[in-house]
Amino acid sequence: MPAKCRRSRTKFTEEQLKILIDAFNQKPYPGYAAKKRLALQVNTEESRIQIWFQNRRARHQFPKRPGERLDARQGRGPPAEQTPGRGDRRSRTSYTNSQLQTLIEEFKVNPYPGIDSREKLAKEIGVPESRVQVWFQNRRSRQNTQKEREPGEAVDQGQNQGQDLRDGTVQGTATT
DNA sequence: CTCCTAACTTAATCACCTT
DNA sequence: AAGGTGATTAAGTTAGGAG
Repeated sequence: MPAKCRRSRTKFTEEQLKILIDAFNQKPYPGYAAKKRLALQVNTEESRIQIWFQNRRARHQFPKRPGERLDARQGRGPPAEQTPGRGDRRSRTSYTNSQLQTLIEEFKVNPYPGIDSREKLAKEIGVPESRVQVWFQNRRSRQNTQKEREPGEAVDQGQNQGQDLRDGTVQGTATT
């Protein structure tokens, strides 16, 4: 096995879970600052907190209603306080040209980098691993929508895409 | 093996900036 | 206003580990 694909599964302790669940019950859509605070509290990364909340919202019912953003005709519930997205977000990461170039080069080689590749890349360009992951997500998604616009080209990818060989272990010829 | 759930995916959308 | 792109979301999938 060349490189790890997925990050190893996080095991939350009872105590951590207690804090997380409690926070979730109070606010299922925490803003960036709240997530960071929680991350500190339970001694884990903010990205793990984000994933945890995503999964929790998807699999458990919770009192607050996200779809209410379009509604809000009644003054019953606290409004923006729990609204998704619109609260405080992580400030936008701005990539330099050379950082972008590194990312794009890697994307050509392997659009589905595993955790090892992502961390390596992150370290190389000096950006958190979670930002690298998001960059790849956006890149893949937007590449797909652009293909639909101009489908008249042969695709190198073939139908056998990522899932199997996400991590190519393609080291060696790095930068010139 | 089955069940729960962390990790991951796409697609849509939000937010903010530049043109 | 339109375009680009990073950040966040919902919904669905993959996989690790406990029972």
